[in-house]
Amino acid sequence: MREEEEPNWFARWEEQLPSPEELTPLSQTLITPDLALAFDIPIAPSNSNPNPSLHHLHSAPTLPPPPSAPSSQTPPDFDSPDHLSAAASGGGGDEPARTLKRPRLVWTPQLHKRFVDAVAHLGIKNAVPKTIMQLMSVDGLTRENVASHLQKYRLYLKRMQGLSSSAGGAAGGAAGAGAGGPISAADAATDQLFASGPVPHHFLGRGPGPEPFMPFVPVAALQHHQQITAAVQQQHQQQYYQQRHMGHFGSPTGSTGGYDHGFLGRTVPQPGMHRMVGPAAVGLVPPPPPPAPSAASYVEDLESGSRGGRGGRRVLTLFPTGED
DNA sequence: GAATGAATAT
DNA sequence: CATATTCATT
Repeated sequence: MREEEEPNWFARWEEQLPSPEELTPLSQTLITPDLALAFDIPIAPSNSNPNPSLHHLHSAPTLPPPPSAPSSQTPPDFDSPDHLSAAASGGGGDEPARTLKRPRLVWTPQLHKRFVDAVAHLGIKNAVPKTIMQLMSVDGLTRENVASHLQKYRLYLKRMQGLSSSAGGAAGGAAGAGAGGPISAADAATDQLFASGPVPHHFLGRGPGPEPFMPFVPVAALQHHQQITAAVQQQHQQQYYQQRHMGHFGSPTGSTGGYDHGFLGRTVPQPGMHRMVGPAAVGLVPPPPPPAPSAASYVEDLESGSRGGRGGRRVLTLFPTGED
């Protein structure tokens, strides 16, 4: 009964670590380790993040979601209202922890997969941000994060419901745009993420139906041992812009502009995205055992985050969750 | 008061 | 456009 993690992915993870020179050229490092530690767990008041899935601590890849602390100087960032001036005083060490804003969360296919899984097993009715968040067991994930994504996800479902009679799981064409509705590039783009995974159609048309009892099933927690951390922020900023422009669907289905990350395909020979260096990654405190019941039946294996097949290109597999 | 969902802001 | 943040209800 010891599900120790395999040194495999772990080793790889280390290997993939970027060289010091490759590291954070424009963010982070501006904050003193001392400060970083102090922030590392800016858990919101309403979000105690019970995090029912933290066991084996060690130097887990748990990326501490410490604010990049743009500090006095802010690079071409979109979110850096430099207002933390004070602090930075090595000694004072007050509690500026509050009012710190985290970087934008990047919903990677993997994360989204967990999201969908959780929703799928909770049932649309019970799928509320809080529950989803708990089920996902993603460290660093906040209820607000989930709520925001959930909102978008619902819109996606609704849209598909209305326009797609049987788009089938993949919504590859994403309803094209025949209804004369406001269907446009936007859909194509959003579809990328949502269509990435097999969307349980059951969500739609699910009216007031008495859903059978589906007790908490810490999906993620029961998964293998992957401890996903939402800390995948701190670096994405660059990618963010990269992804921004490529859009333009040329192919209806196949690529849909798909994930043509120029930077992945050619620009950068090596993954310039693993700079999740962990100066003090061990900031997380292993909370008590999760409410995990005994139902471990879930553990479904949808497609890998990167919508495989479909001539699809690989997408940014961020964290070393190995392979789901 | 906390949480959700929608609207709005960045 | 993707998230974050805010607002109105419950």
